[in-house]
Amino acid sequence: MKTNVQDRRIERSRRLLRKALMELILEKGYDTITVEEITARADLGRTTFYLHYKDKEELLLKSLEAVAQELLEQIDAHRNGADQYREPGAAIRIVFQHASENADLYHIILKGGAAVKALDQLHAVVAETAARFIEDYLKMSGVQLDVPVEVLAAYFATSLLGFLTWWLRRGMPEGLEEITGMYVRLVMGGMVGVLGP
Amino acid sequence: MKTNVQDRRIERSRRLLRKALMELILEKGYDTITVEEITARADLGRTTFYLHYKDKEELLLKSLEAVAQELLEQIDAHRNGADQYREPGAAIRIVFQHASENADLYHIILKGGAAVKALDQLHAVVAETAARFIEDYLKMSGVQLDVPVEVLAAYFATSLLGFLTWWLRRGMPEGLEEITGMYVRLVMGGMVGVLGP
DNA sequence: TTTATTATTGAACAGATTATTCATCATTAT
DNA sequence: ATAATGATGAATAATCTGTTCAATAATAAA
Repeated sequence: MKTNVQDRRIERSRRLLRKALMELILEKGYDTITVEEITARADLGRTTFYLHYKDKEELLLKSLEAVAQELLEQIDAHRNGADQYREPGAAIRIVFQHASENADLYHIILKGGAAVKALDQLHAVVAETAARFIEDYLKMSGVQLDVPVEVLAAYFATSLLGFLTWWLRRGMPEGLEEITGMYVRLVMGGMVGVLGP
Repeated sequence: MKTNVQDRRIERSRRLLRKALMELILEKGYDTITVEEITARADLGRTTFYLHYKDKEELLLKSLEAVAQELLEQIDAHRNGADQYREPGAAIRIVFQHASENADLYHIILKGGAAVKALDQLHAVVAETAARFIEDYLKMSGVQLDVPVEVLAAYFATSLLGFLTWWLRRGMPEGLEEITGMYVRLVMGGMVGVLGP
């Protein structure tokens, strides 16, 4: 049985539904959207919706999985690159860049109403990736940590996503390089590290 | 006109509604709760709900305002105390302590479904308070910052709330002093600051 | 205590939305 | 070509919201 080969109509319907949902979220926010609005926008029958998704939330989560996957792949690509430890801000810049290029989507995830579960997904991805980076670094350098890796990764993930949210909400006035630089300084050196002379 | 003297029935109804909402959120989450369920739990007529609140969200936000206010007052009390700069972790410990003592409520706010606006409220309070602390410190010490105070305060607020959320969700296994200590090290000295020998 | 005021209540209501069934039509894969 | 599968519209029951209204109960003030 070739379950990986899908009926073209299935993919078409799902694509239209996801597109319609994204459009509507950006126009009027997630909460007040109805299934009827989604199918009307997608030009599909309302019955078709329930043929593919249990409810609005399932559609949202499935739609956002692809985004998280894309970000992860970009980071992994960089990770396998040459000088990953030369520039500690490079991976972080990928995140900020991905966010700025998909600002609309990130608004849905981060600013969004009921997108809490989506944010959890993203947090898990970031924390896992951070943990792998940290463990690699420790193995390579031989240094020890005063806190568990788990705690460090969680701190990194929460501060990154929080800071990212804050930056996006204000309309990204700081510019990519500038905000990346400030965040890297803060997360690496802490609040003491930004004290001048 | 004495608008501060309320009819006893008003306060009673609102108290019952808030209590019912909190109970239901902890039992089954915010999203699927109906007004009927709230009033049934509160043993009040459904009409009474709309007499006091526009909808479910208004009830939630009003209910949580008091919590944020309480936290703010505790921090302000400490702020006016003697040696506020001796121990940089003291104010932070107040936050973690307040969270652990009101873990149920914080779960509603931080873990919660549609409580995004509530979290915004909390974030604003924390960032404002942090900014006041930082500005006082700068004025006193004469040092300069390499990043805007606004950015620093935002970084602090987001990382604190994110880290706090992470700690709460795992059931606070680390203990108050331990988690406060680790967070202070991280937020003050950054990831470099936790590197051992 | 009496009285005027105000809160509560249940019933009833229209409107929106959800989630499902089913027969029919359209498209697809082989 | 044709069997299988997806899409569709209509119909339906059920739930929830938000509002009105008249009757009732509790309260504050005299």
